[in-house]
Amino acid sequence: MATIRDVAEQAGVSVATVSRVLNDNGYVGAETRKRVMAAIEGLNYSPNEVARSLYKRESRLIGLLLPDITNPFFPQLARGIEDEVHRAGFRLLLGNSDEEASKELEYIQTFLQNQVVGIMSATNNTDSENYTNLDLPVVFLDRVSKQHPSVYADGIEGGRLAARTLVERGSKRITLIKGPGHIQPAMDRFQGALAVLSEAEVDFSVLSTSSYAFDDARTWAEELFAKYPDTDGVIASNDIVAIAILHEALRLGRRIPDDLQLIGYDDIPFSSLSYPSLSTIRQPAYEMGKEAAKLLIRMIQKEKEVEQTIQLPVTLIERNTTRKVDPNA
Amino acid sequence: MATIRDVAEQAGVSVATVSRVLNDNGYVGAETRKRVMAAIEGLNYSPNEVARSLYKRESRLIGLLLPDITNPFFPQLARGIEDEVHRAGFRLLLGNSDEEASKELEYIQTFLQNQVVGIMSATNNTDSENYTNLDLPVVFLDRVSKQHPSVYADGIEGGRLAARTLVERGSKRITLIKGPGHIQPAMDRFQGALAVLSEAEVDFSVLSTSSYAFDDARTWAEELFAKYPDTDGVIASNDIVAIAILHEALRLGRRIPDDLQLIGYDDIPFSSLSYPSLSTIRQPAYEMGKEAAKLLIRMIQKEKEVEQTIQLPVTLIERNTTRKVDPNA
DNA sequence: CACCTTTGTGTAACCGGTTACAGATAATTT
DNA sequence: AAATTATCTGTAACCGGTTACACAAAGGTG
Repeated sequence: MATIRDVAEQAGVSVATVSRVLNDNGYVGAETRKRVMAAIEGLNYSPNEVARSLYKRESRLIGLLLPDITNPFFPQLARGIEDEVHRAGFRLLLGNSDEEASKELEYIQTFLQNQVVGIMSATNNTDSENYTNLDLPVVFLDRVSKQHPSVYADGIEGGRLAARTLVERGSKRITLIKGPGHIQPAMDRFQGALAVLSEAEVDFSVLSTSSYAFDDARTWAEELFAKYPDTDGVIASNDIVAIAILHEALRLGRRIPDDLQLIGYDDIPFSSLSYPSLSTIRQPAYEMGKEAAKLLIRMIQKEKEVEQTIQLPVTLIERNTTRKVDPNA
Repeated sequence: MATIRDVAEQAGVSVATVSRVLNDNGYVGAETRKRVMAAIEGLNYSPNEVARSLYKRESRLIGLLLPDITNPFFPQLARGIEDEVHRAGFRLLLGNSDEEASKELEYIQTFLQNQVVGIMSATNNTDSENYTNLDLPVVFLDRVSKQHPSVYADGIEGGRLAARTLVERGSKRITLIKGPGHIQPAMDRFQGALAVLSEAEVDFSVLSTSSYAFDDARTWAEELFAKYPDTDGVIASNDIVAIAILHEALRLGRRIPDDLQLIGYDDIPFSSLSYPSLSTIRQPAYEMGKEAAKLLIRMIQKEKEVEQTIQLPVTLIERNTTRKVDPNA
């Protein structure tokens, strides 16, 4: 690998001049610039980011911490982030926390050690000292916090919307699936739905689940029909669980949406491909990623007046696991 | 941020001694070590990776280049990689290439600029000079190459297996979906299936598709039934496409697997949750990631006798979009 | 006891960029 | 024409680690 000194020698100038050409700052004569360019070309030189980072005390890397890239909500989010961050010339350091505090800490540590310019994190401990003491830009994903800006979709409203949808469409014995208690957005949507159900004239039960994992989803589905065989409406904790329930319901011969209505949460790509296609509450994951990245980049560029939070809309995506509302009602 | 000099001063020793304590090499007196440890603790010191990388001429980062993290095959793969790489103390720099040569080059460039210790890539240009001229460990994912070690599952065999399965179970008018021509594994599985169908006593047609994207999958599905309405067996290019076809088939009232058999490819997590659950050819994505990471790490550690390729088995996962074989046959 | 080896520690060069500062020349202003 | 300002370039310090080398003291050997 050629270094800046090789280039300087080749072009017959000092390293400072090469650096000026590279960064396009300071004065450089037209003729000199040409010679330097030629030397760069000739040596196929490309500057060492590590050296630059050391002096600048910051790299062009951004740390991205997700619970688990294997959960289909996150690839969308990550992709939105990556597209935006890439455009701005940054690169991503990726970590999976598995919602474990130790892994989270470890990653934040290595992010710092690598002098990232900013951190994006979907964590449940937004107020942990892992983040409060950081003096670099942080954006929380899909979570809210007082400490740092956040990009999220309103889970409480989403939960309400899900519940209202089932109620309006006539489900009378609703089962509400409560997601993992330590995941903040899971609780939000649960609370939102719970509030609506409490005030509606319906019977309902709550089924408590402890994970979003694919392998467990089938278990929750079986448990659901074992415990509440006569339920006629299910508000799932997310689309994975919803689709597992849909699967189980069809296996048991339930007619959807006639016997049983079902609504998911997230609108992951697969939800439109299930059959019947899944009605769900959409969180715009890709856009959330994009917005979060844009926000972080603005912070990195030290712009004034950066929003503290960006709330994206949750929307009802009516597909075919819910009935159509009576247009005369 | 405290530096090694702060620690040295605090402990009343030289930076060399602190470095020796940190890296546990060279001689350090027991008493001195204790003082240094205390200073590290007291200052909450954590070494700057960037400075270390600069001197060592390599970081502890590994570059991972994937076509698109949004394709459900890759998160599994990425997770396998991440778990293994993390255990060994490395971190991941992630990039999406979108199968575009320019993005690919750009990422490889920045990987090098950041002095990664190794690169893992799922590319279609394994023999491009992007890779041939690299003098650092490279492992190809899901692809084969002469230049560098690869971890892959045998696509040709997988394609054969898929085709044999449909033929054996009695489909007579098979539609074979050909995936994007520029994606090597897509071609492999296509060729494998094609070979089997050519020799079998069945009619078959080929439907050519140009992407794996979710949004397009529905289009292929519609096209399929428009062009070949009387097909009774579909070999899909991957599970996304298979599930889209399943959706469309059910929408059109086809009985599965009685009227139409369907087999996918990959065994992504959702394939077991479709209804009927999808029969498919499994590629062990997570394990592939793990193996690839282990291989790369061995190369990084300059072990002798590192395998050049690791081939993982493709297996038939018989679920409910294919009929059971007649046990008397 | 002279000699060699092991142990313990510090000094300073080095990795490859960036930039403060200084000095020289050219262009502009008054 | 003198003073001022703009343009161009180089020297060397700096970022924060690692390590070659030097040196001193302690321990072991014949």
